[in-house]
Amino acid sequence: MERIVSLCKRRGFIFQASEIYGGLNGVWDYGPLGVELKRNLKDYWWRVMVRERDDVVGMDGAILTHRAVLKASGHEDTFSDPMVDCRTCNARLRADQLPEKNGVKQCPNCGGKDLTEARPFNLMFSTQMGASADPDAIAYLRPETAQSIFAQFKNVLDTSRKKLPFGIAQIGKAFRNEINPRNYIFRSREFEQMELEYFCRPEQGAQLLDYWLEERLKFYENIGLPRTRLHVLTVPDADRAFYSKGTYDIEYEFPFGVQELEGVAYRTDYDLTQHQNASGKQLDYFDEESKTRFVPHVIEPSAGVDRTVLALICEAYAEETVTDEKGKSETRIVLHFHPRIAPIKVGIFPLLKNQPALVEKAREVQALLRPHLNVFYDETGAIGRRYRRQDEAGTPFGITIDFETLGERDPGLRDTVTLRHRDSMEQERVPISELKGRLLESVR
RNA sequence: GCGGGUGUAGUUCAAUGGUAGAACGGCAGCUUCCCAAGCUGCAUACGGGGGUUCGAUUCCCCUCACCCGCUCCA
Repeated sequence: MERIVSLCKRRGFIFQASEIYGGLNGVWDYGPLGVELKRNLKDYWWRVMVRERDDVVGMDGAILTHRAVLKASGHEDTFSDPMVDCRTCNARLRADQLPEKNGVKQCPNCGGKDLTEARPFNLMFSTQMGASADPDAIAYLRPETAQSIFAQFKNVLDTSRKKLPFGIAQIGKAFRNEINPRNYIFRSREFEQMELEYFCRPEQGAQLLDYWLEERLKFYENIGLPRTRLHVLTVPDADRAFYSKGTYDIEYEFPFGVQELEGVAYRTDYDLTQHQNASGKQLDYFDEESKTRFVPHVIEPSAGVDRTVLALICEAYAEETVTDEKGKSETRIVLHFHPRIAPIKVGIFPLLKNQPALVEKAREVQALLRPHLNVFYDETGAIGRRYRRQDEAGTPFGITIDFETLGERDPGLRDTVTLRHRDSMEQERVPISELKGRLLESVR
């Protein structure tokens, strides 16, 4: 894991937030390669979950959230219990339920009196709206993206003209004041979610829960996480949220353990009912066929963007021993990203930078491909070094413009280039005219 | 939050109560250069604050961050 963290820093995937001031606990920034990787992941999710489906529409809700929304959803109450720890037996206890003896609070487990200060547990981030410090002016940073979907359910239903079953998808930031951020970017205080709320008739819920589980597993396979490293956990009744009628966790084998990437939860009609009751607005659905009204049930596949990025990096990371013609062995560090999510799709290299004809031709190839793919031009250092740099960036293809390209040696090879494949390190001769088509096909 | 550990170039590591070194990486240059080759040159670090001391990267305290275990993850 340390080597992965080191690579991410070295190559510009992930940095500690506010690093020059000592860092900010549990907060991370994405660098030039990291942001491309993350964006490719989100774009692919949006493509398969929204654009390629007739039954899903998107939205983008505000991060600042009306207090009443999170009161109705239950977050304000369940996120604010003050807790203390017992230093003697390490138990975590609710501060308002501690037994007292002679006015001294003590641990109900071991009787210890050495307790930490009471502090709020898993608090939502709150802020003040406007100039006054009025308690009524509190707004929260949303602790999940889901609630803005439920709060806008009626508007989206009315404007999109969708019929059940249909979904509303959203990608966006959420914030939780985690007591204990851990495992690099796996659990952080500011994070991004990709969530679908899929509304349906009550009788469809159980079947659609299984449907979405399978869809989501396919998604992970399509971005390069093999099924063998994914685990489906059927969350036991005791561990499920009280409103859930069934939850699957999709987990991945991280270096630090098997951990959740996504929860697929059957949330019933809990959220819409809560908001309907709290707001006084009707959030039900009128079914034309049966002429009945009901509050839709909802299936929620809710994925963590940042932890999926981490899984992609962990899965892609490899240290390989390569031996050159002279028999010298060395370690090659390579990220075997699926071309679909690789930050850079292709590196473009003139064999020598002091030959103007090579540089000019390489720039032409760059201009040809740049409108369609994220390309990276590099002319510095030996060609082997440039290949290895791109291996560490996870770039699946390399194109080298050499003297054959100029037609100097064999006129039959004019306007062909070397196409180098990252994983096999094999090279093939390809006409420039075929590059765009071949590359686009493999990165789609 | 509790307990333990660690903070020195971009990375991985050294050394030292008195001018902080290396390797790799980076940058510039040379080389008809296809898998981190070679040669030349250059730049870059003691997490932050306070204390002890003539002098602190080194010793002490606080703090911040990261790692491990526990806890937590509505």
